Amino acid sequence: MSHEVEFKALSAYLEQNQLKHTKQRELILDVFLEAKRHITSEDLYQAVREEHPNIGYTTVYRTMKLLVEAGLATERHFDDGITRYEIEQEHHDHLVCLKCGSIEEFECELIEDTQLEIAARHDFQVLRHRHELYGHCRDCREG
Amino acid sequence: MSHEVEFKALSAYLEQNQLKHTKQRELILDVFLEAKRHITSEDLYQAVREEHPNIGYTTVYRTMKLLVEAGLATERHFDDGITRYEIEQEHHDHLVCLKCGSIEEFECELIEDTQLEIAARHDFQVLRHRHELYGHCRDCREG
DNA sequence: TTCGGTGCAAAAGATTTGCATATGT
DNA sequence: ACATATGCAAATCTTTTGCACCGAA
Repeated sequence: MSHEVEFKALSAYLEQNQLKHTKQRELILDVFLEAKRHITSEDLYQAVREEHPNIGYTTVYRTMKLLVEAGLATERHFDDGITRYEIEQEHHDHLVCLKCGSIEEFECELIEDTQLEIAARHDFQVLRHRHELYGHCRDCREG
Repeated sequence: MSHEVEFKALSAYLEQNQLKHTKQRELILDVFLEAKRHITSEDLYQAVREEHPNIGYTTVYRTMKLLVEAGLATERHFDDGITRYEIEQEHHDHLVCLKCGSIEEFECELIEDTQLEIAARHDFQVLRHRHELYGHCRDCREG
């Protein structure tokens, strides 16, 4: 299994909080980790049901909330207003295509440094950030 | 009236699209412009009803959509998932306090330039962006 | 007079909650 | 056994839509 670290993190979180191991939680974590980035609740639910057809929407929502609390996932709201979940990891920023909806990632140290400088100037302690550029990707401009 | 420019822009948009002038539209634009930044639909609705108690939620939503199309307002989705409207203007970015919810703005040309450079590198045409730093503001750290 | 606009109530979509039952510890 | 988790259905919340009536052009 390729996500040992995450499964251990889940176990640790469950034990620390007197919560229980269940197949649903493991399955949802697995599907979430295998999924491509920025998965919506809907897509996650569909994918989960392929392996466990009688799982409820409720369980998916509750488990994702748990994964967020356990620090394994992050909830994101892009400007289309649809909630997506993403694997919690190093900051990275997004290029979101307004035509095809594709999402690319980028990282930029210069911007990160500048952010901290600006925050310092406002006497603000940064815990996380989001940075998204919206526009048209190459394919959509060519097509 | 202190928002002549915006009212003229609304009129122009209405005329160009064979739409009608109504008191509701004028009132909603007025309340929106007077409101502090980043107003939610709910707050806007409440504020509007103070002056015109029998206006419908529907009209508020429809009018805000119209203002967005007319280029007078922008819809924003911060990470709490609640839709807020903001006056359309020069780009600026946000410092969002996770404790008290206050939202400060900042601008940074260096970051803007860097964004364009990154986009060029990805062959991506930027139309707009969002950039938010989440954390704790001075007051919340002191308190 | 003619369309578009409004307000209500109902619908729709996303997420949450109550509750009886099932399951992990 | 006991406490928590699950799955369903119903409840919420936010936003949209259908429709009869109203009002601007």
